[in-house]
Amino acid sequence: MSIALSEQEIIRRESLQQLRALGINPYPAEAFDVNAWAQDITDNFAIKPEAYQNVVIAGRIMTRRIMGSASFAELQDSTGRIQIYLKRDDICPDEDKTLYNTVFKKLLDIGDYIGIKGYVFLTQTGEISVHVRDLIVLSKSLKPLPVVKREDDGTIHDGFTDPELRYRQRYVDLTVNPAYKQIFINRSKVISSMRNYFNNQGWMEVETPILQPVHGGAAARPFATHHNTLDMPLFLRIANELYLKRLIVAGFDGVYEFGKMFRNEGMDRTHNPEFTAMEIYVAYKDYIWMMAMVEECLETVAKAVHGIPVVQVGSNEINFAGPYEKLSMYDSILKYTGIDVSAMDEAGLREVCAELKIDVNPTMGKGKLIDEIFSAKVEHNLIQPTYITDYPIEMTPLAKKHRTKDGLVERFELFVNGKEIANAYSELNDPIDQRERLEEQLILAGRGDDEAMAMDDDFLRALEYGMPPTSGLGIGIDRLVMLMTNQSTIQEVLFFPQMRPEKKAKVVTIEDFTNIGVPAEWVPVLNKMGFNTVEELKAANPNKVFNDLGGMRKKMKLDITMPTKEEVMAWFK
RNA sequence: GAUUCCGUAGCUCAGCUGGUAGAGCAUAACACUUUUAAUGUUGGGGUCCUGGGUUCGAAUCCCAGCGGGAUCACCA
Repeated sequence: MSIALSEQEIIRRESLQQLRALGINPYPAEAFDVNAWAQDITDNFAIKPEAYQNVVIAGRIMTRRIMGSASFAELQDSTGRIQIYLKRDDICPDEDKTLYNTVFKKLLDIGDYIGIKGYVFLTQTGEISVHVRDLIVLSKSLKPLPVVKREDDGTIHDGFTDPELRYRQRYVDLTVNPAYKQIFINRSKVISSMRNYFNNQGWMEVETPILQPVHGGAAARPFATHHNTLDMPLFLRIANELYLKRLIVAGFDGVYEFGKMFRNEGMDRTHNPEFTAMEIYVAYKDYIWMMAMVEECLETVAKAVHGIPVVQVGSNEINFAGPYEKLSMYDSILKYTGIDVSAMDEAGLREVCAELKIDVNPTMGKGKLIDEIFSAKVEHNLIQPTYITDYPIEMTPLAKKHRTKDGLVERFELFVNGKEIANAYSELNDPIDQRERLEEQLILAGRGDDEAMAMDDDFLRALEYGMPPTSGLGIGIDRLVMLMTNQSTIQEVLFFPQMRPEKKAKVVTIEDFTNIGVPAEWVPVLNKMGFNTVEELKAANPNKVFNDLGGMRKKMKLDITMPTKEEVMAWFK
């Protein structure tokens, strides 16, 4: 990126100046109140045409078809596009035809915001259009939008599809590819319907700290930061679980939070460094109760988005109406491999892994080995919503020990379309057991496991005061939205997914060059030659620069005085 | 992290075994009163990602780097 503007950007800036010269403010301050929208007009004009005889609409010009003293354009507002029809003598009834001939035809461009007043009619080819009586410039666009052309049959030409540009410039993406807006509208529906469901049960939405002195509640590497006044390290939360449990200790029956979590780990199509989780904790409940609640909640969400509980995801039709299949971890492995691992010791599990050709390493314990078998052989089979229950205790330090089965905890994960989307426990509320389990994590950390959970003494203190039996649930909202909107990458359901930093052009002023003696009119020429900084220029061969300047002068047909060789040599002093 | 493909005009993309850089749209000018991927005529617009190498000559071949996509692995 150089500091030079493209030809089209220069032309638009000139148009901007000409608008001002005509006394037209390209960025007026006054409100422009509309009384109609594109979607509304196209849906309802045929039913009651009399209601659309004085419409005021606003939006961006997206296409223009100029035919002498009449023109068609398409205006895009937040609801869609509608064609507008302009006739010179209608918008310029007097002698002065400037508004049409100059402003509309010359000075306005694709992407500009305009407001119009007029009446709706049907063209000869039967397209609902707005016949313009008044036109006002609302905002001039200085960068050309990519022009995506659509045929009536929906064929798209010159699509704006490069994922990098789409994600970096989401504002352009959603302008020229408005169909993607529906994903975000549905995302909003997922969250609001879930929130409504919880509120209707009487549970309370809360906010807990994002900046935490101890990062607890999950196994992940955190982002670290520092508070200056307190001169202390802080972490962006990797989970909010331990704070929500403190609120159960405090005496709330049900608390939930939608919030961003931050994990300093890899990025791919299912992981973004910051993501949205919903966690809810309800007192006096257990994980069996929670399963029924999740079924009811997700059915509500699916209906809010699609009207029915069945959602098309890829080639699968997922039915979110409960009850869901329930399988214990061991039974699921039995079902999909025919092997009963429930009574096996570590050595036996290793044999099974070898038999199933699953890669393992010597550091893996019993719980990890079982998880490997599950991931390799079971997970991808779980298409319809399925609860996997009763996990080995080793990997779950915050869940209560199973009421009847030794070595297991009361936990379930919900799998849909082969992916985990929810995780729930009967929460561990025995403070002595909890302390021991966190101490085991400390040992893991000491052995170099940088994802082991940290000790949180204040959390343990809270438990020691007494937490009622509680069931807790976490749902990955981004992944749930991916399911509900049939998207295969997390980037598509985030407005602004994390990207590598853009290579940024050094901001250079003309003064930097004139300070070393370069005449101002030659600075753009140097930029054109690739010298965007004084340092780059000084690193070049002065003789070659002098020769090239002459070449550029000829090539660009510049009518400016050529500096002498001595003057050029002086730039390099 | 591995494999693989890609990087050319504002946008979407061609460009063969190496020989003066192309199209459509956008843009500029002219014409045109119901078009709709409007049309017709004429013009302008390029660091062929960056840096090396091979060559008389590189967008093209080789090496390295940067950026991106896809698949896989790791990780929640």
